Amino acid sequence: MANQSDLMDKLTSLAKRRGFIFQSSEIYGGLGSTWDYGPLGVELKRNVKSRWWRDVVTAREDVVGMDAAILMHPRVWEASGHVEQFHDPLVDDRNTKKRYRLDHLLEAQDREVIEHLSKDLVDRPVEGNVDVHTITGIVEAIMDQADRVNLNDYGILADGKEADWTIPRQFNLMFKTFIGSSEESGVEAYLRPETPQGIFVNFLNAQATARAKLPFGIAQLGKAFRNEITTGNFLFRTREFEQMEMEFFVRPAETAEWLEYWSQARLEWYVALGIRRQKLRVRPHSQEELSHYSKATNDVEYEFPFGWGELEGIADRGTYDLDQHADYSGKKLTWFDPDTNEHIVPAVVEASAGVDRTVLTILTDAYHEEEAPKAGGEGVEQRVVLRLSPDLAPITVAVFPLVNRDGMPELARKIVDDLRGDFAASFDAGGSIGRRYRRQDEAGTPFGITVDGQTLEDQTVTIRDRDSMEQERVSIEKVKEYLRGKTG
RNA sequence: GCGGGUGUAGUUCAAUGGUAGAACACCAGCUUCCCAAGCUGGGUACGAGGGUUCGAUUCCCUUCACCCGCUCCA
Repeated sequence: MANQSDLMDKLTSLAKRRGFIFQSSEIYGGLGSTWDYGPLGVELKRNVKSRWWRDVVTAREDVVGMDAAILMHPRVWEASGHVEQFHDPLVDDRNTKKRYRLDHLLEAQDREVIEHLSKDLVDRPVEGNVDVHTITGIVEAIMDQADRVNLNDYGILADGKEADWTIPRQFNLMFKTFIGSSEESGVEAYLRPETPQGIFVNFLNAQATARAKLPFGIAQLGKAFRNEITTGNFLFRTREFEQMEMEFFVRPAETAEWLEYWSQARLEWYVALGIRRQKLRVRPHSQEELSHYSKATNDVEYEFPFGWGELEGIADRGTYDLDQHADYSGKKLTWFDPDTNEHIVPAVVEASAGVDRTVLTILTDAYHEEEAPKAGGEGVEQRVVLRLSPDLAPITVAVFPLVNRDGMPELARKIVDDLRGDFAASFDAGGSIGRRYRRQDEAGTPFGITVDGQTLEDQTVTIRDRDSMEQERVSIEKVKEYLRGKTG
């Protein structure tokens, strides 16, 4: 097994070498924390997404899908709480390397400090007690002229100690953009920081047209954007990412049991993708961790080389979102319960997963280095193999002529052409047969079909299993049946 | 954004104030009846910009990217 500390490096290198993941805009020096999916990566990612869609939407009677635009009315993000929650003015203390929220920092200062700041920046004496408005006013004034205000002039202490402050920075987690071709006349808008709001604002549309009754879910899959303060760990935290989200609407009294149900169901989904169960866990959030919208949240986590990381959050959002949107839009967002003859605001249990994180998990979990026999059967050498589930692997089956003569390449091509359409099939005649097997091992291809001398006599081929490296002889006409039996 | 580290072929690494080399990978051909074999040939790099210098991949500055922390979340 690979050394844990450099596993991510090896994975990044393999991902590039084999065409899974490339750094974005690489020829221009790269763009921070953005990654592109290559020929193999896009197939893997597509397989993940369609598997999710099948398991969460198509295969279920109680979930429907939708696909909202990335751009939404700016008021959506006021209602959702993101405008309020996603703006933090932060400063760093160079002495201790610690970071503080400016408002929290000011609240902890002595009155003289606040008075000094208020006099200089707000041009107003502090009357009575120092309250939230005073603090907010000062924060705004500081941020308005952040380049000119030196916080070190005011004796602001960090946990009671003298500090060396950086220029305060506004950390705005939402991407701003303009709708309209000129910025002056354009309406300011945001790239969505999460996908569920598109579901909440369409609650009535989707519910009514699907004629859905509680409990039921609405799912969607799509990109979201956040100006993360700190990105990193390869695909794990990026500014542009893709989410698979399902909002399950239930009677408010039933949220606890549905939270439990979805937490288990979602954990099992990752196990079904072939991820080792012992590397997965469901972890409930502590009170302090809970988001502004959630009463209870469970995270499905995977143990990465860099520690446990969240793949999916299953959250009880209560009636927060529908209440907020009803409030801000002035529209009633209720459902009529025929059992009780009441209009109720449904509560929501959300299952929100990251596509890119799932891909990263699959690659991490599948990566293995092991001993393999050398040519001629003498000695061993290292091989790198991605043990991807046959349902997820970008290439399901590769077809090779054992040697490039006697009509073997032609027959192999005929076989691979016949397989295409039913399976992701690939042809390879380059180098020795051993090299081709290894190449496919690194790509995670579960099956290798080889046309050899015997094939020309009895129309059978060998099918090699990626993990055991053992071969079975199967007649050409039974190949599809064989592969179907091994894949979903 | 702050602190620390790193940046040379596709990958992993080397060397040098006088403009770069290896291994593996890759491509073409030959060979090869089963696990990165062999032979021949081939292409590909000093992250970007500026400065010092007769001359910079090498020294300096800036910037960009990646890794490790601080913080946040899918």
